[in-house]
Parts: sequence; structure tokens; C-alpha cells
Amino acid sequence: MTSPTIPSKDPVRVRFAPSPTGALHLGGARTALFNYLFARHHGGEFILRVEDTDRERSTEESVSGIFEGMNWLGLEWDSGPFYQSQRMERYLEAAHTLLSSGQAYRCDCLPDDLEARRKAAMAAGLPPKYDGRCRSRNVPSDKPHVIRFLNSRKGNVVVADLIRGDVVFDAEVLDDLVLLRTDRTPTYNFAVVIDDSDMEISHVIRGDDHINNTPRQIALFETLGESLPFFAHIPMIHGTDRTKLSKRHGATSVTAYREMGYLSDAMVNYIVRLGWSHKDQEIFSRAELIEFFDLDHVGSSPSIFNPEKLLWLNAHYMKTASGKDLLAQTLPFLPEEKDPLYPGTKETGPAAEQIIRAIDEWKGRTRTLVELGESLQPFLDRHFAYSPELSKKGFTAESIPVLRDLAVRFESLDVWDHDHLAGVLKSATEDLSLKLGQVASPLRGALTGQTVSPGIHEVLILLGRNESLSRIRRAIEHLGEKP
RNA sequence: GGUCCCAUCGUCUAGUGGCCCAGGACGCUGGCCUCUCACGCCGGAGACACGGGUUCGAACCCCGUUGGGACCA
Repeated sequence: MTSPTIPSKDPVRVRFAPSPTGALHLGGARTALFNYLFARHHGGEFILRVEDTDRERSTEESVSGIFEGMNWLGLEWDSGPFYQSQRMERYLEAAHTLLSSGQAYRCDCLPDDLEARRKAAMAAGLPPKYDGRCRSRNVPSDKPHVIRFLNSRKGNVVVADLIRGDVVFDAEVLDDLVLLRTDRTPTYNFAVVIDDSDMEISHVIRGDDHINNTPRQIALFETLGESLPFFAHIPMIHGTDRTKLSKRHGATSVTAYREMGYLSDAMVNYIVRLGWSHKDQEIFSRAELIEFFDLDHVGSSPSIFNPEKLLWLNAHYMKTASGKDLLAQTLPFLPEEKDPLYPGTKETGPAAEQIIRAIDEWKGRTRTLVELGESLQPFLDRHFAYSPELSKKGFTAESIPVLRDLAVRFESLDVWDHDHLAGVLKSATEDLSLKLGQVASPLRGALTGQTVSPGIHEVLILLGRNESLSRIRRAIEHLGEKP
């Protein structure tokens, strides 16, 4: 790779320009993130532009989905959203300016004809591009027609890509591309160039699926007399089968990951490391990302989405977050409790403190908010069910004496804290000639209905004396009922 | 089919001619810790696609091959 002295074109103005034809997927989110970080790093401006000229495929749902995804990831834009659909007269005007200066012309070739001629050219071993028939035909403006760019570019067009180095295209393969369709709507390449130059974009950072469009756009910029932005084409994100990420690779929209219990910070940290690196560092705070991010360490080969690593990052962010910070994000993953142990489990509710403590005990053991929500269940609901796993682990009628013994000791314990509880368990263990596990395990079953939980002392504290005792009594009853 | 891009452990990557018989991370795996499950800690297996050059020296530079991908059709 050639080396990039990253030019500092001042001021830095970048844009994220999604087509609202679907949700914000991982690749789009990463493109948005790179643009955002580049802007923040250089103190520039991050512009959001919605490329919705394709009225057939663009939807309101997609637009709001994209905004929602960006908001969730914390990618705040500084200006926009601008909609191409609201700039139609601008494209029309620009096309007519080119027309009157002789840099564009009307063409009324029919699609079928074009196709036939293209095939003929291919058969003759020529490139299948537009043959320029209408260049000098002077098609009258009252006939249905498209407006074509009169491409007079000769030689090579080189894209001085900040990531790939010089990418050379032969101008011969460039077409007289359509600027305006018969229905007066602009084509993608035309609208993009008009917008990028009107918005004075300094750096075009986009997926490399657009690199083949770039020489056409450059030819347009030049004809328009506009200075070129810098281009940076970032590699794609592929699915496990190494093809472009799409629906068949499972969840692709970023908001789907929010619903699966992923944290925004984890998601951002994961996608930023796809194609970008900063030495050996894996974990980045938002501030570090802004401080370190630049284009010189963006790689040029495509990467494959790896859900395992995302999961690991999510677990990392969960265990390092405070229970307090996790509370609001966790609440949506708790079912509506019918008989909450802690009433008012709202963020500001009276039980918030209790929930936070439970989250703090659990967050290091679960990898997503969904798992966290499930794990919290026995602590929120006094009508939890006993897991079928329990009896396999020795939670049987034989546990009754141990539980009875513990109940007596707990009733007379004066201070309900970690040290005193540990003391009780220790003496019970010794008096009964058991191992700690043989006491803790049935107790865990009685208190949570589960075979796994945070440390047994923490569970006792979380539930408190009354709830702990009532659960122990209930367990004795439950086990006694067994034949 | 045409144009363009890409190529380091399974995956994300460090590496910009000597520091590399290639480092980190996820995953996998052996162990320690331990009341369960996690976490954490210590260890292990695991890669420079291939072939030619250039050079005293190449993962790094050049050419080709192969493989993959994107776009257009």
C-alpha cells in the first residue's frame, strides 16, 4: 500500500449518504462511523444526506430506521438531514447548464435499441458502452429523452485514493452516462457529484463498492469546474461465506443488535476494528476513538463479520459498566412483573437501588442484556420456578435438613451482612460435617431456583433476611411434597 | 463476459527491507482460582496463498499464477 500522507484539506467536511432502501446495516453503520470519527478527529463537519432519488425503493421506514440506528450508536451529525428528493430542481438546473454549454446532450435511444447495439458491440469484441449515436443528432426537447453527459475525457482517469493509492481507469471505458432520466430524475452519479460539490465535501469516505463510479464522477467534477474531494474507499464487510453482507447472514441491521441486548459502545468498538486498527489495542473509549482515528490505518482488504468477538466485547462492556449505567438499558429486557419483589422497577422507582445491586452482581456473568434480564428474574419475582436442573444437582428431599438448619441460624442472626453470613455458613458447614458446596448448593436452589447464581452471600444480601427465609421455607415445603 | 479491488493463524488484525523461525485479540484448548456459573490469571495448538525475481537480507518491493470479492452488463 502506498503511503498516505493524509492531506489536510481544510475545512474537513464529510458526509454519510445512505439510500433509504432498507435498514442501517453493519457496513453502512461502519461507513457512517468512519466519517463521523474522521470529522471529529479533524474538527470538521459531519453531514447527513439521504439519497432518496429512487422513489420506488425508498421508504419512510428506512429513513427513520437509519436515523434510529445512528442515534443509538451515538453518531451525531452536524448538519442535515438533506434529502435529494427535495433538490430535484437543482439537478435539473445543473443538467440544463451542461446542456446549454454543449457538455451534455439529449438522447432518445430506446432501451431495446440500446440493448441490441450493446450486444452487437460485445459480439464485435468492443466494450459494451453507449455508442454516442445521439451526440450530434440534436434531439428536440419535446420528444421523450434522457440527458447524457458528453464525455470528452481522454487518456487515464486516476483516482488518488487515500486508502488504495492510485487506481487507474482508462477513460475509453467511461460512458456518456445518463444524467437525467426520461422522467427528469437524476441518476445516482449525477446527484452525488452535484451534492458533493454544493456541500463542499472535502473527503468522500464510502464503501469500495463505489470505486468503479468514481472515475465517472471525477469526469463530471472536472467538467463542472469543481475541485475534487479526496476519496477514500473502505473495504466491504462480508458474511461468513465471504460475500457481501446481506439478509441471509442473519441479523444485519444495527438496531436488531440493540434488541438482542447489545450495548451501543460494544457495537461501535466492534465495527470500528473491522478494517481499522491502532497497534494492538482492542478496547477503545469514544474519546480514544476520536483521538486515534484516521485514514492511515484503515486496511484495504475486506473483513468478515464475527459474532463471537462482538459477544466478547459486549460482555466486556457489560462487566465494566456500572449497574447504575446499565439500569436504563436493562429495564426493557425485564418482563412486566406481576408480583415484583421490588415494586416500582422503573429507573426512578423506589426499587432502583435494589435492581442496580442485582445488576452489579450479575453483569459480569452474562454477555447480553437479554441474558441479564433473564438472570434477574428470580430476584424480581417471588413466584419463580425451580429449574429442572436442580434435582440432578442434588436439590432433593435430602436437602431439607440442611435448609432447616440454616433457617434456624438465619433467624437468630443479628447482623445481615457478608461477614456474618459467611460466619453462619462456615459454622453450619462445620457442624454438619459438610463441605461449603454441600451447603451453598441447596441454599442456592432454594433462594433462586437456579443452579447458578452470584456468590451465595451476595444472593442472601440481595434478597434480605425476610425474603431469604421465606424462600427457604417454601423450598422445604416444595421438596417435602416430592414422593 | 468487461472493469476494478483484495490476499498474515478459523476470524479481526500488528507488521511500511534486518527488531519476525511473525506480535496482540476473539474462538478453541490444558491448568490455576473457586460455594455454582462466570470473571480473572498462567500455558498450548494455530498464519505470511503459490512461483519467479530485486537485494547481503523480504511478510514487507516488482512480475506472474491461483484464489476470493465488488461493480457494470
